[in-house]
Amino acid sequence: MRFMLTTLRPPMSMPIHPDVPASSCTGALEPLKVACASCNLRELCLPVGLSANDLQRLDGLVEKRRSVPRGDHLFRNGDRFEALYAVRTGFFKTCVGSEDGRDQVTGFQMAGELLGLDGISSDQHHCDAVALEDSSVCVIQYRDLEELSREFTVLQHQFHKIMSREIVRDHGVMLLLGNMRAEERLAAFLLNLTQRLQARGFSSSSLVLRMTREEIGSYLGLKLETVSRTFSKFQEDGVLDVKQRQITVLDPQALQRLVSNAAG
Amino acid sequence: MRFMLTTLRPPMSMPIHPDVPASSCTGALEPLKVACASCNLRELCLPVGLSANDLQRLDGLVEKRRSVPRGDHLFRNGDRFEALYAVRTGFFKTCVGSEDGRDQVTGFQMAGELLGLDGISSDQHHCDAVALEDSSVCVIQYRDLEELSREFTVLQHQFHKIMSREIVRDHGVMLLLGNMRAEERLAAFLLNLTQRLQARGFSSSSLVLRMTREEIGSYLGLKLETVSRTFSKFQEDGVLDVKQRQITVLDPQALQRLVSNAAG
DNA sequence: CCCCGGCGTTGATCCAGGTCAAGGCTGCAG
DNA sequence: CTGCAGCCTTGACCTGGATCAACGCCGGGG
Repeated sequence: MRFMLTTLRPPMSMPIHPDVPASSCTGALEPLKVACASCNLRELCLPVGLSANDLQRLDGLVEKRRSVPRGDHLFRNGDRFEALYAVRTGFFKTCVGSEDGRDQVTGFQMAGELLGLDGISSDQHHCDAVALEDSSVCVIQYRDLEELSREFTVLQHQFHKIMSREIVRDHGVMLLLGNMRAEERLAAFLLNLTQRLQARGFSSSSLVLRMTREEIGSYLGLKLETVSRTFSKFQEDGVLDVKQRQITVLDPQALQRLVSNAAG
Repeated sequence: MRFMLTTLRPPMSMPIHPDVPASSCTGALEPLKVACASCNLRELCLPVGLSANDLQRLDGLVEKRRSVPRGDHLFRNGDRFEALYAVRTGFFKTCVGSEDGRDQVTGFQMAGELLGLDGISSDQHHCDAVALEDSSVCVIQYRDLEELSREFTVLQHQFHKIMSREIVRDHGVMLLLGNMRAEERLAAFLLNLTQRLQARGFSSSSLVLRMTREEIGSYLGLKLETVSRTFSKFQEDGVLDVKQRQITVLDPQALQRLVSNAAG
């Protein structure tokens, strides 16, 4: 309900926004020291489930922030891995590429989500992370995280949960890519997006896509034309209202039926 | 070269086999206490890279073994999560299912590989793990692993690497499912299998598939008929020799070309 | 203001792989 | 041995989505 009047590209940080003045988003590297304890994303981010006391112990884990303008890389395939990144504001995609030119979008990350887990495996990143709008991230030195989680059981467990959740998510994407038809894929994608936005205090029925049709297609294993056609079909069927990247979900249950009823 | 005379279903534990007498594979639960330090899989399994001294400290982490007859579940979607499992001998598949009937094979696991990482995210498993042949696993209580890795940096790091590697692997599968054509998928699958077998001391050119065409198809996002036809085509082209599940790779470079040259 | 470039839509056509159907092979139970 | 069940192969046909192509929309720069 809250966002019925959103413009085409509203800033995404309205209902939940980190507690920093906008002015802090200018330099590329910011030595600001703001603990997770006072961040509005603490209920969604690494510190989920930590008590106020616990939160104090995270002090110093996030030593700096970094802002990433739209289109810039946060890291690239092959970069040396040193830190994880928690999205504070903005929106990212991650993609892997094969030896030949093709690449595959492996995920979209919004506020509170962690980037860079792929790098732990071999001390270098295995995908590109690109900002889809002007964004800022908290930089978490992996060394520090390992060290702190050694003496801080709750953090250790929370971190393991996050990695495990990423694995579960990936398996869900495999199911989507291996078994679903175009409409089912797009429906699943939209439901997932709206759920995550809702968890961040946004409307569950109105959203602005941060990515192009081509990026959606890459994520869903479809060509951009198919994505476009499927949006049009949903519009014809009265399931969605589509105006460029401004999407309104008119019949969420229809989307749900597509996903769960999806038997071939 | 070593396996030119293998029968249709040779036991898979020849070159590298754990150090236990065959007789220990009878009961479902075995209170045997054998440390990783003396296991032949230590170069492939959780303890990778640990020194002899380090290995001693793993003592007690693996408290028991469990054997899983062909066709049985090691765990099921929804089961309470308590332990990880390291494959000692045999072969597993993991699969996730959607609300409707369909399911998707998310991976195949062989000796030295870890099962159950999906369970950490919410204290219950999110997929089924099924033995594709009579198998045995080491049971690693997750609590114990967390505790030990708190005071044992190398283990902590190794465990994180394993989870991260799983994420990277999953992204590779997404690339495969999202971008590749049937021949490319099967080629990638075969190369991956032979590489993993080779790392375990098996021939890189001769292998016996543990799974049906349907299971391969589910993993690769193809129907079993397509898998079968693609095997036949590889045979016609002189790339493979296919006799049921006995596969001989005649031209590995052709497979490699398919995967890397795979531009649409 | 116009022009241009990136993104999105839509139509026409094509084809890789799905679907349906008919057998064949292999191993096991009786 | 025979019969059966599970798995695999192959053929004929169909279709969902890819591909190719044309055009529309919109925002930014001159």
